[in-house]
Amino acid sequence: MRTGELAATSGLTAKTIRFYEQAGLLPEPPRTQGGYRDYPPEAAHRLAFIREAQSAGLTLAEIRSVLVVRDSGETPCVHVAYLIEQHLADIERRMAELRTTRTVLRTLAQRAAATDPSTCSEAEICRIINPPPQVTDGLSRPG
Amino acid sequence: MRTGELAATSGLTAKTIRFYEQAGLLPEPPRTQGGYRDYPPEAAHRLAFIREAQSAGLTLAEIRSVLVVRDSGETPCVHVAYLIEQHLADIERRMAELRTTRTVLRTLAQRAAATDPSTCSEAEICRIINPPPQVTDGLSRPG
DNA sequence: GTAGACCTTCCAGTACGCTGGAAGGTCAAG
DNA sequence: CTTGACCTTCCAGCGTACTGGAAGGTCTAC
Repeated sequence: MRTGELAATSGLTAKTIRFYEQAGLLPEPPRTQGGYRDYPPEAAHRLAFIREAQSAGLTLAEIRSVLVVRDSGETPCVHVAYLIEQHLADIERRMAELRTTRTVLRTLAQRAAATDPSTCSEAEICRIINPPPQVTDGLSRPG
Repeated sequence: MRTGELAATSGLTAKTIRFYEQAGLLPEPPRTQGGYRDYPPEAAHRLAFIREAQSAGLTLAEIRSVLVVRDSGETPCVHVAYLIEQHLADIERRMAELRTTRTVLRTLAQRAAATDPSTCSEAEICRIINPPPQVTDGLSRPG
């Protein structure tokens, strides 16, 4: 099976397949007389595995590490379980970050809705994002 | 105020400040006789604005677009409000993606917990990530 | 005059997963 | 023989926000 055919069956591009080989995810296949890559059927399986792993959020480097273990003849279960836990933790972290940013943005959205552009001074850049220290009324602090 | 001093007051590095200038976020300051940058006090304000905007998740390109509007003498409110809405939508999108990936990973985690490595065949890469089509019992489908 | 802190410019690299393009070889059909 | 589809290699670039380092200039203190 040549590169283009494997690309068609796997839903990737020929470029990507060559890139995976160069990145150590796909072993070098034998070549035809003309120098064309000639993949065995298992290559499609391997690519399917890579896509599955990617959809689980694993990086190519991590996927490669799993494949290296597997290619050495060992079962990568323990390693895979570790990667899964790592990624779950990572996702929680990133979701927390996004929630924080969302809170910031919602504050800004409210401020935007309440802002009258004509009251902005030239010295400010944008009071929606970076409001002046105290613009309320001067009575809010006793003294 | 020289670059290092501005860096110290703003909490950035001198490198970053020069990078911002090159990226069009900070106007070119006047130079001393020796060729050193000599920032006016407003520069610190501008950097504070940039940091605020960054913490709201705006990219440097977006922040620059706001600054360009502001530097042209107009108020960037409408533009800023638009960016805020865009980013809120973007965050929702990304959180949805993360939730999807998390679901995938949780499935994998369960599978990992239920997997006995010794039952894996050599033909599989990792049945946690990419399980064989039907490994249950052969009775699950009638016929 | 010399050490050392600070500044300058310019170029390159980081991570990530590809993608584009140039220049050329292979193979089957007409 | 030529066309055209397909393949090969190699090099470069994308986007993001910096960061590192080299090679050299400036300024102050001793």
